[in-house]
Amino acid sequence: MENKHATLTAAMEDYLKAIYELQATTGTTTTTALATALNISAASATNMIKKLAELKLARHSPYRGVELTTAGEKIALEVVRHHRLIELFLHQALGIPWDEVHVEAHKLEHVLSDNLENHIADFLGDPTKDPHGDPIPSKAGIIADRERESLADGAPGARVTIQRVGAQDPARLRYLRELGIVPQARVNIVAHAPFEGPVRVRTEDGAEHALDRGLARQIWVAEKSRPKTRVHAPRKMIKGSRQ
Amino acid sequence: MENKHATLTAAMEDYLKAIYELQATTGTTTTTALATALNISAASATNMIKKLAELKLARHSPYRGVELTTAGEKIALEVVRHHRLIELFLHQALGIPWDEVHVEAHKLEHVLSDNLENHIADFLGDPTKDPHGDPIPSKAGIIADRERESLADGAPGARVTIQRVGAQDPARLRYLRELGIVPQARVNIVAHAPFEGPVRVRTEDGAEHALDRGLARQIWVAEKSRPKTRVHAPRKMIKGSRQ
DNA sequence: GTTAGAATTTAGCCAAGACTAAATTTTGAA
DNA sequence: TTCAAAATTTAGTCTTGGCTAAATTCTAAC
Ligand SMILES: [Mn+2]
Ligand SMILES: [Mn+2]
Ligand SMILES: [Mn+2]
Ligand SMILES: [Mn+2]
Repeated sequence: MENKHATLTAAMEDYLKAIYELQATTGTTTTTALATALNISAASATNMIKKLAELKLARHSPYRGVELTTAGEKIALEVVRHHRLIELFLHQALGIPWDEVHVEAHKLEHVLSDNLENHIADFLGDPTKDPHGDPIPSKAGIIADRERESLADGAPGARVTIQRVGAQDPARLRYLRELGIVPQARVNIVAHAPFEGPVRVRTEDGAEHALDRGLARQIWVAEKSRPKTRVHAPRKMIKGSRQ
Repeated sequence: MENKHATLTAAMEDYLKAIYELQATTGTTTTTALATALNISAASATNMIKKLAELKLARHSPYRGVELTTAGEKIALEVVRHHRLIELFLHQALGIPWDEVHVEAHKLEHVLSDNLENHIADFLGDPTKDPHGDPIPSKAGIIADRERESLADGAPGARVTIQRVGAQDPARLRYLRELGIVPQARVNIVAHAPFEGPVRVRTEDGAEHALDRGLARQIWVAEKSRPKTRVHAPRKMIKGSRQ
């Protein structure tokens, strides 16, 4: 049973992951979008796309875009699994705040052996969500569906449970944490200001906050509050606590 | 306060560490020894030595050998610190056996941020020894002296405490673990067979074992038993337990 | 003191993955 | 329908860190 991709470079893994995520969020993957996501030039992206196509991990339609083959998607999901397991592990085992784990996981994901991956999954009890609420693909490559409703979609008056926070920017993540807007928190949608204005929500502590519409669109919710395993480490500080 | 070496590659870090360790154990670092240690060709070693010399991290005397500059040694010690902190963390936090941690740490050591390093050191309570008993350099680059007496040196009849196990080979490490020959264990030296024959020792459980002289020379001891913080995670299995 | 063999360095090559500049293709507005 | 701008690909270059083969230097046995 040969391992076909034991030999992929970190760069290739990042490309596969980025293509996967662009495909999952925006539907397609253009060369420019990929280059932007990876902060490289479009020429570099084309170059790697052709290599991945050569390896049968992606299909390239020149001038039209890329998509992953089944083999490519499988590897992308393994990298995503690594990334999210690491994020959760750093958060749970070391108490590293949710706005700091992404940058660490981005490097560690490429040097995680199968052995270490298993130990971590074991330690965490085979978790299904990372600290941002993103689903962790199973070892077999099964991943939960994306939520379809954001805080910007919920009707005023709705009582929702935060499922996933799509924002990546550390400053925004710290801000949301301070407000108590983290996975599994309950919030009431108070109102949507007109002309794409802010979304007013009331958090569990009774406080009301106005969130930028763009930010609200990155916060995914469920109408019914389904209780889930706690993902967030307990806060250590008493007040003014930054997660 | 510019960080002069934020930009060193993983390869450079491995070279610096290898030069440091050859210097510490054998006194000098020849091109061939370095190439052997890193499992590369002598030509590749020469090549990198010249780059490191260019960067003022090493001094090269053509045809004579290499040595680290103060700056190079500082970086080498940082890499060693990373390596050993990671080994201990994997052992303590995840229960990964001492024969498996080295290979993981070798990859992780190059992607450990300062932030993560600090979190880990904190978690471990600023430890001074890794699971093999190797000293962990302090943040400031201070490292404890090497032990000078091995199991092959101790006089028959001596009661010693294992300080450090220099063997790296996983099979040998598992074997020693099974015998109970781990840092902080007490053993009695029974006898040295002549003609470089095996060293007989009695372990704490009363059993007597004959160790190859070469292996005994890699096991460092202290005459006085100084009690230290426990480094080894408790065994999980009842019997036939491989650490 | 020679000199063969060991150790080391030099020369030349390769693959990965980035870049810029130029060429090509696609697209959307007039 | 045309055609300029945007998107994409091609061409050519660079750096890193490997490699082998050949040249050079060192060393030890004679
Ligand atoms: Mn990455
Ligand atoms: Mn995440
Ligand atoms: Mn290493
Ligand atoms: Mn060690």
